[in-house]
Amino acid sequence: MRPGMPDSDYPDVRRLALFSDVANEHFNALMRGAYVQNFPPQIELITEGEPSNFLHIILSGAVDLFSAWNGRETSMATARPVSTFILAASIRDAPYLMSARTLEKSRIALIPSQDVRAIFDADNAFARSIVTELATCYRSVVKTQKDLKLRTSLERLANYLLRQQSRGSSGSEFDLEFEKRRLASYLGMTPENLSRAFKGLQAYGVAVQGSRVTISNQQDLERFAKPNRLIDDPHS
Amino acid sequence: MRPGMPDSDYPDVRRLALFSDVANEHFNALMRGAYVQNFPPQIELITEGEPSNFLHIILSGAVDLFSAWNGRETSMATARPVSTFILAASIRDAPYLMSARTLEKSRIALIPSQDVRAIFDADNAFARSIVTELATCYRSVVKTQKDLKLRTSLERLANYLLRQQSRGSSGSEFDLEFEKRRLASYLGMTPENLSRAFKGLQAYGVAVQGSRVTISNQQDLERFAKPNRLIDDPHS
DNA sequence: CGGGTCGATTGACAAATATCAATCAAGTGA
DNA sequence: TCACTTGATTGATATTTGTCAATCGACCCG
Repeated sequence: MRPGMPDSDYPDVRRLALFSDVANEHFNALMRGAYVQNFPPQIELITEGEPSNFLHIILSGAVDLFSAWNGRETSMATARPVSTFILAASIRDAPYLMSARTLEKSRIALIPSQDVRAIFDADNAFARSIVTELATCYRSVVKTQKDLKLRTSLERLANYLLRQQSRGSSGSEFDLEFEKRRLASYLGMTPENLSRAFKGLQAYGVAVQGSRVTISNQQDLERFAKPNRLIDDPHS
Repeated sequence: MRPGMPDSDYPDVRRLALFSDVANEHFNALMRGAYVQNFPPQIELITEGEPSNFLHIILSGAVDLFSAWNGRETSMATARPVSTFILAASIRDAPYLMSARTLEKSRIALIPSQDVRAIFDADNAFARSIVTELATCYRSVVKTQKDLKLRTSLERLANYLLRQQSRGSSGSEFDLEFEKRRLASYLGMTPENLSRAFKGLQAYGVAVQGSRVTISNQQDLERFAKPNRLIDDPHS
């Protein structure tokens, strides 16, 4: 495969906070050195422990970041367009801590990590954007850790549903963005437990039909879930 | 209190990876604007949710970073000399996600966040050091999250003990670095459960007397704990 | 020396969560 | 259309973890 990102993909990538301030010349250099590929679902893009040769940018589709130990596996996060993933490993030139696999047919750009580090050294605006991005990622993981340590699985699910709802256009209905088994893993529980947790939330006005979730009484659910901006607000 | 760090503290701070590359002039400016204070034990230095006015550097003592929600509280990490904490909040100018309290009598330097951001803008070497530091912090939290999601409490304790041992000078004995109740909270369990977990590890050659831990059969313990560099190695 | 305090430990019990097996239900492809 | 596959759900049960209450033990201070 020859490097070089199609010009049509430039604007989407350029819009990312990470790249919005980088000099044109440097941005173009990064894009010219990038590889863009289309992957079918369920392809393992990255295996944890391997050296981080590329910064990945997901242009379309969805990617699951997961990790395994001793025969167990857990979903750590989901990457959706348009965003980057495994920036920290690229910058540090350290092994990946998570594996990544496509959930759907996905279009992914791969920027050689050494290019990223080179432009990082040459372009101060880019370096600053990286700082902001990393700080945001860091805070996001801290929030997830608080969610895991301070809440029961029922509370995690309730707050997750409220977060999803507020992301959407408003209405009281929305679709789960991925399979329940993956949601269960992301929330740190078994699929069986997730089923029961949904039932447990019926008492607070939550109904599920397949992937369709209806929250009939938001206030009631919030009284139970007690959402907190220091855990649930992605921007704070 | 008047700003200005005593010259005698400069070398310790200068040695931090975060400050080792910053220009002399900028480093001195940061130090001149810093406040250094001695705090007694159990003082709350930071409350989560508040704006991040200072980057903190612990010069001596120990600081617990913890978080609370809905009447529950959990220990997230312990800061030990010489290191910084809550860098991400300072850089992003965002509210603290964690609270901090002294565990012992501690000497803390406070650098106004706006000074940090100013030097960050002016000094590219400093900006790069910040990137490395944040990437390291990020990876550290990811490892903790894997530990929490992939392991039982018994396994977490076993691996924690092995990590502590490898930090020490080698021998098969060492002291726990803080109270067991805090260790329990850090590991995501109750104090009662920690007691039972220690008993459970007796079968693998672990003995505890007060804060003194003896590992009589390291191989046996490792066979049970299955330490993994992508979770347990702080440098990888 | 003798309360008194605080953290650690223990036992009994309860709650949360996982596991296992079976069934159900939706989607797929021959 | 009909097997077939795969994920979701359910029930029964086991394991893990938390809660509550009591006790223990070290340390401090008068």
